[in-house]
Amino acid sequence: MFYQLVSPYIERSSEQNFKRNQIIYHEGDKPKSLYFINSGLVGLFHISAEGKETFLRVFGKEDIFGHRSYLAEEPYHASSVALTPVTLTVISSEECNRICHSNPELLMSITSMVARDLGDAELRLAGLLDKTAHRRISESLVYLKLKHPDYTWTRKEIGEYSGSTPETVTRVMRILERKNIIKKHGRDFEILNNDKLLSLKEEDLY
Amino acid sequence: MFYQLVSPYIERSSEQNFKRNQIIYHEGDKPKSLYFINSGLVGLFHISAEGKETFLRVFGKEDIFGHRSYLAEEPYHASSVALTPVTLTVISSEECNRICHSNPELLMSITSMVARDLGDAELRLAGLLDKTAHRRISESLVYLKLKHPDYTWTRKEIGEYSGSTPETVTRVMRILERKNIIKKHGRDFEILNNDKLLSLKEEDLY
DNA sequence: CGTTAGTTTGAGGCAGATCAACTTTGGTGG
DNA sequence: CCACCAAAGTTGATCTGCCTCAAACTAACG
Repeated sequence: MFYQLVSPYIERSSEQNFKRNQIIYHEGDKPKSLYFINSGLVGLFHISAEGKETFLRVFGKEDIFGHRSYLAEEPYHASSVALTPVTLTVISSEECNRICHSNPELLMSITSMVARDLGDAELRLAGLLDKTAHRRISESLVYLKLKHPDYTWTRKEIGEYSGSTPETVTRVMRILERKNIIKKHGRDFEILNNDKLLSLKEEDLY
Repeated sequence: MFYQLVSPYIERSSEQNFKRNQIIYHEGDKPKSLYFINSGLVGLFHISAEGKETFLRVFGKEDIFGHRSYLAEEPYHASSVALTPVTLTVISSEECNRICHSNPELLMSITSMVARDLGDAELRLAGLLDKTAHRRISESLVYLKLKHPDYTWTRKEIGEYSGSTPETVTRVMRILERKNIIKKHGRDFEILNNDKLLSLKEEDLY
């Protein structure tokens, strides 16, 4: 959703392609570029020392990513991975500096986005402590599927996004299907009753 | 750490005082002001529907707070509470708009801080999933105590910061004291061995 | 000192992770 | 177009870290 705002000001950029599962940048690397998605889906993942993955953010068409580390002037705190074949427009940090300097209102809207993401992250953090895995999974199904209806999310991805496991995702989805709240199509699924998915009572979970 | 940067530009501001446990603003309120701490300690808490509290951020002398919602143009996603008696300098959003407009480099440094906070929040989120409560509590002891050595953190606060409970905090602290890693002084505690606290092996936890 | 908020300790329970075996899906190439 | 197979999903059994609850204890402050 940002590319349209920025693109008029870009003087130099390059295009890059990635295949599914290719890593675009690694946690710990120093940021040298900013990325815009022309097509495809990108996931931001943190991987712990013991190998446990957490799915932090999804980026889709016209989204920007890599900006957090650039703005914070820190190494990447997580790795970005192509979830589908991806085409990116890449611009250098220098180019971005130039653009931001000459367009304060653009910087302001990026700031605003980062501030919203911070709120989202903190609410998710709180949700891990005060919501059941069932509820988090239900909410993740809505979030992921509404945001990217055409992508077939794996149980592993849903698990890592919701702070759970593929097995628990399967179990919750089976219950939801039995209640006619979702419907499976092979590995994919469809949401039949959005509202019910977001307002589950305890008794709906069995 | 921000007040010094901003203060030369402030034309209108007011001072406000709060007692311990007073709420400065409520989750859901519309932000109308920005706050700078002259003295005292402020905590940002999220409270779930069922009453579970999560301790999101701490603010101390010369810190700014309330800026996230202002920048995101959203209602507050959490409540701020005075942890000690607090004196604040309060400026209106309009005043802040004026200052940010005429000082792009100031806006840039606030953006940078929010971007760092987003990284921190996401790493904490990942930590809830891949670290044991023991390790999170140990890390929280270091973070909270080093940041504000003179404040006596309650077990409840440490629990809510680390994503745990007062009981578990007590149990972990007892083990750490037995290992001469911390030392209790009444309800307060002192860190004797910082490095050991951050590099605990599994066998150190019993 | 008396009171209250905060802390400690123990016992018990459970949500959800883990492990393992089996089934299904959907892409691939013969 | 079908047969194959690796990857993904399902299912059941088991296990456990930490929460919850409850009761006794103690620090700190007026």
